[in-house]
Amino acid sequence: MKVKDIATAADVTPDTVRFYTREGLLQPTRNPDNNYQQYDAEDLRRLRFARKARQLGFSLVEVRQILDQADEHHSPCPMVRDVFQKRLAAVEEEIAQLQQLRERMISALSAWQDMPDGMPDGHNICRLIERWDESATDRHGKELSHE
Amino acid sequence: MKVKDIATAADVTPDTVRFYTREGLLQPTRNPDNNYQQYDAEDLRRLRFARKARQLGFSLVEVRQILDQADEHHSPCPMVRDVFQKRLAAVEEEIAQLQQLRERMISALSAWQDMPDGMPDGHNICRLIERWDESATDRHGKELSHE
DNA sequence: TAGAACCTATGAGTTACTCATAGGTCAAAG
DNA sequence: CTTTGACCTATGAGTAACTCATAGGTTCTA
Repeated sequence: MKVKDIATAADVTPDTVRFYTREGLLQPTRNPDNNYQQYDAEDLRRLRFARKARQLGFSLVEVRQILDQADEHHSPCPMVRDVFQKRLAAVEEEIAQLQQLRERMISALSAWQDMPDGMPDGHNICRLIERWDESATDRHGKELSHE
Repeated sequence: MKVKDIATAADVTPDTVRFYTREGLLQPTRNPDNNYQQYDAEDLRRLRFARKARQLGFSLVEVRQILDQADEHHSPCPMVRDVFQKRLAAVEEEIAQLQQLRERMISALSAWQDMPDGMPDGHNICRLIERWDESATDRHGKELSHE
């Protein structure tokens, strides 16, 4: 399989395949005639695995760790389980934060709707945002985390 | 106010203040004696506004647009309202996606717990992830969006 | 007068790709 | 037989919003 083939089969762009190859997640052989990359079924399996793990929230580094473990015939299971559980907690935290954010946005919006349509200056509107209470929607930790 | 002062007052790092200054969001004057940046109350207001808007999910570009509008004595209101509403929709979409993700993670985890503790090879575990149905948790759009 | 704590500018690092550049290869159509 | 067009190569830059590191200059305090 050439780049386009494996990309199509895994529903990603050729650029992503090349990126993963550069990163060492995929290790295709070379066609000595034309120097093209040659991917096999195992590469496709790895690529599909990587994509699904990414959707689950694993980072590329974690994906690589899992695949490396498997390559060395170690079970990546305990590690995966651990990362997975942490990720679940993070997802739940994120949901809670977003729900809080949503509540606050909705009430801001309704305050907005009660105001006259064409506001004369930017101050009124800015005040709405300025009144936003920082402590209640603090997402500092989130800003720097995954994604 | 010097960098540290305004940073402390707005509860951000001096680096963030310098970054916003580089980006033109803040336009301090200079102390000709030592070339230090000098921030005033208006800068602090802008900085606080920027931080709160960021927490609401506005991008820095949007924050700049809003502040520029206000600087030109136009009401940024319609724009803000528009962006705000789009952002709310995005937040709700994100919540829905994350909730779906959470459900699926939980059921994967319980399938996991039913399995013997020390698994012999990586294949079992990988199979769990491999079975993950791509279509149901598709977050392609999310991966590249805000944050 | 020394050291701590601040200030300056600039460039690189982060994540996971995506896009652009400049060129080489190959199958089919004219 | 050559010319498209679609594919391939490698590399470097761009994205968002900072954060950190470097190498120096300044100011306050003991």
